[in-house]
Amino acid sequence: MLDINWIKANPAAFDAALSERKNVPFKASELIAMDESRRSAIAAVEDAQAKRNALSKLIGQAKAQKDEAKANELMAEVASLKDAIQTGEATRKEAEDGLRNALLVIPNIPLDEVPRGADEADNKEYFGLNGSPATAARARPAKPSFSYKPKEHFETGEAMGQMDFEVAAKISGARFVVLKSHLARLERSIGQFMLDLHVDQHGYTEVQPPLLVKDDALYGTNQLPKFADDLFFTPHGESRLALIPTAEVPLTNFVRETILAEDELPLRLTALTPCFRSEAGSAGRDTRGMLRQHQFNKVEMVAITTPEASGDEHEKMLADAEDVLKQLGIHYRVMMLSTGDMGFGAQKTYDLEAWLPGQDTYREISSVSVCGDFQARRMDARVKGKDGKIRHVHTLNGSGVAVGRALIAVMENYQQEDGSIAIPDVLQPYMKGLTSIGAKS
RNA sequence: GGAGAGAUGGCCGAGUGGUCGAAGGCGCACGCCUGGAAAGUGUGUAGGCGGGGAACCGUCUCAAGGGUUCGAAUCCCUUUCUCUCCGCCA
Repeated sequence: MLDINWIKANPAAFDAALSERKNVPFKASELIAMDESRRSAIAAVEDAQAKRNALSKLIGQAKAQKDEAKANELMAEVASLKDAIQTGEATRKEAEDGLRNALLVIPNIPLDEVPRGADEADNKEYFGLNGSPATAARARPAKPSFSYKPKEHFETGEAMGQMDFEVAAKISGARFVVLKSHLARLERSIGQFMLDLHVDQHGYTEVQPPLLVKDDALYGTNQLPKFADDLFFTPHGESRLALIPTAEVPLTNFVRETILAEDELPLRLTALTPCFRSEAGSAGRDTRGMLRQHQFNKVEMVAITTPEASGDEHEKMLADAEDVLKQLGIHYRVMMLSTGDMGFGAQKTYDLEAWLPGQDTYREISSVSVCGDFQARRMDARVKGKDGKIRHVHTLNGSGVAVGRALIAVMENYQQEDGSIAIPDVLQPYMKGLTSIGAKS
């Protein structure tokens, strides 16, 4: 949620910045007009309340002095204010809700360095701060080469008899998968490895969060009100709960409605959780294989920082996600998303795209975003500085990384001509020392 | 799911219709005291919103929402959460 006072002070910048983004339903001038009526409504109510309070005080004094006549006189006077207060409060609530509801559907303002553009075609490859393409590329694993046409993950997986879409469809329908045997273990190993890496080496605290969340939490991390169609809901009493589409929701909402001390920051949390997405609107996209599922596991990283620290934290979180792919030995590239391709709440987003030789292309495996105070305003998450000043925190989130997609990347990059899959060194301890799976014996 | 008890400031805790954003204590901050510290002592110590350059003023907030009343932390209703007992369960 953007700050109406900022919009008031920078209407041109607001309109210009959001012209780069899709579906922005309001102009600055409309929001400012809404704010005007909100504030005049507040002034009207408070004026009436002040008069009522003053008179009530006098009534108390009159009664204390047993002056019933005066008390009655004052009571008659204050009665006339009642209507004004009541209708004023209704007007005020309407105006406040109107402005808030408008602000809730306005996306975040991209940072200056974000490439302007309409869609992913305008994304720019990112080589690190002050980093040249050459040096950044040297630190990354190389593309593997094959003496045959590399297979896609579902070909190998089905041939192994350890990846089964038909059984999954019988149980749950389309966009589900069943993994079995060594492949199931490999999936688990990848998740464990990544979680351990972030906890042991990158300074995150491991969390087991709830997987069902309230609407309030979803408003905080901007799934609501605009993206309800992407979620699975389950009835709960008179209300409902949503299955988390990402652990970003519970982890970021850790700090909702709190004022943190500055020395508690940065707060770095990570969790390995299932994620549930209805994928409404994705009909026909990525229907083969397990690239796009209703349910998948993901390691998520979340950081809560001061406004000053969020930029550096974003680079750190990107490096933390990159480290996963470096250690797994998977070639990848980093893209800075353009204004047209960024998520609703992001100020700036880096996508990690893993090389998938079977598909002969790069595919998104992680997305690392800095949201500024956008989510903090929605959640009312603040930090009290050493000087006593209270400001909204900054929030960041990134996948570190999606487990299902990492499994795909391992399967395609480590495939062998005989249909087996070599196990990356860092995963072997998790695989009880297995160096290869799926080989014909 | 049933029965009961509760929810007050960073924490503990007083407050059953009037000047209560709220006693007292703890904690914290700053000062005094001290060679330094402890003890002692003094002062200060919530947030939102509106107005204002600021000092400051107004308003709202005692779990949340609604109601009664001239006036609600205090009375009534609904909801949420916590605790105890029973049932059930991993």
